[in-house]
Amino acid sequence: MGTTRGIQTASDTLDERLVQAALQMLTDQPAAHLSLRRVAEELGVSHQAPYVHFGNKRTFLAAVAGAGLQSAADQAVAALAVSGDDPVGRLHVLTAAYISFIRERPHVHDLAYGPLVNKPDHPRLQRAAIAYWNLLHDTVAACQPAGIPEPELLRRCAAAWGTVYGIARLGALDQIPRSVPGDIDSLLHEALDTLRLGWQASGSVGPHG
Amino acid sequence: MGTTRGIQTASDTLDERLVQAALQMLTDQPAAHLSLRRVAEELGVSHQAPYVHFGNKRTFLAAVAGAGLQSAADQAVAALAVSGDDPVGRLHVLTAAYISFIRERPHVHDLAYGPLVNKPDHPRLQRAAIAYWNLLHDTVAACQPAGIPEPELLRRCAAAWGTVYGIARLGALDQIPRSVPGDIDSLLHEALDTLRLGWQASGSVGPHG
DNA sequence: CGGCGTTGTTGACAGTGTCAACTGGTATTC
DNA sequence: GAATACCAGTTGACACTGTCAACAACGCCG
Repeated sequence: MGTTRGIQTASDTLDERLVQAALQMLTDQPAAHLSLRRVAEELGVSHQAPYVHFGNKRTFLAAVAGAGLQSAADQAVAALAVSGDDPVGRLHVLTAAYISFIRERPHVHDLAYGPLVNKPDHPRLQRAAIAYWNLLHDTVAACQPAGIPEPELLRRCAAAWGTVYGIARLGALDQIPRSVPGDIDSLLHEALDTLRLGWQASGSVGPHG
Repeated sequence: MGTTRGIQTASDTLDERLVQAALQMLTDQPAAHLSLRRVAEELGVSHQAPYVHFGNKRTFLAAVAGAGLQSAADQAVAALAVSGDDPVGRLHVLTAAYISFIRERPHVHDLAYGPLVNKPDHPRLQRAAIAYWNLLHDTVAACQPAGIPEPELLRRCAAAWGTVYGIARLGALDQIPRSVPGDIDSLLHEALDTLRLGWQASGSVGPHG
């Protein structure tokens, strides 16, 4: 022990290292099985060290969720950046990014949007969630007819999110019966297309726009 | 103790009473906060009593989930029984029943369809899940054009479930931004209608009945 | 009667989140 | 320059958890 180490960068502070270590552990195990003491042990600090920075477990988990969700949002932004101009294509790119978030980091996703954590507990999580929502909002908006009123647009965003979230999560939890043919991805994109089709149809018939 | 008491009904056995007590506690708190010891204490038995019947916590939770989901399925059947003949109306009735399941017993729902429990662990849970799925299957089927192939029907069932599940759960978790107008119920029924409209539209492109 | 499985008990163990008290260093202030 | 306050981290304890092992009452069957 006792190695001399170099200058500490900002991401080398203990609180950030604790969050990163927890994020690492969340690739294997759900948040419920994560113990503050094991995270501390992983970094070679005392079992009380996380407590100094975060006060309690919920707040720590909120910080972890914030970091994880922010990283997922960054990845979505990156995916959108290299996608074309076609609005529908971009919606599918965002959907794909969201799906791979759920599939590759299910425990982080569950933590960020689940009941274990209170968003107001940690502004970083709050901000990341808003960032992701705005991404969804803008991408969905680009697929809608020009004059669509904002309230209706918001409702369509929520519906689209719920649809993708629901199918992807049920799939990740392996709850969709095996009798249903095809993979989750195709099911999901199909459902989204059906939703768009329905909006189109309702727009051309409904309360005249 | 060992007092001689009258003939025990099936629901008077200790294992069933443990399950019912847990189900009761799940109205207030999530499954993660439920402790075997507290359930035992509630019934005035030793902390090891649940262990005798269920072996470990996961299996116990699976039994609880099975009982809870079965009860929810029964309620859905009852609601359908007093609903009319209109297929679309029946679909909305089933949806409403599912929503109130999620809303009134969110922790039971999370337990039944969540990661804490392995369905094959307990046949009762497996059976209840299949029962609910069959309900969905038949109700969705009645809304589809006559000649729809079974694989496509199954995919539509999964999509409908995912949509309802996703929106309802996000709503129950209070994740849908406040800026979205209207309540979750209307959002949900609207999304379901949009989905049906989309199916109709996609169907009418092909052989339209 | 004697063995035996079922149902339940008591006692222990390691692991958990959390509280309280302490220590060492660093910056501020007189 | 010394005293002070504060920040980051430690040690030790507590109650609570799931689980294991050993034991006790009981009905049943030979």
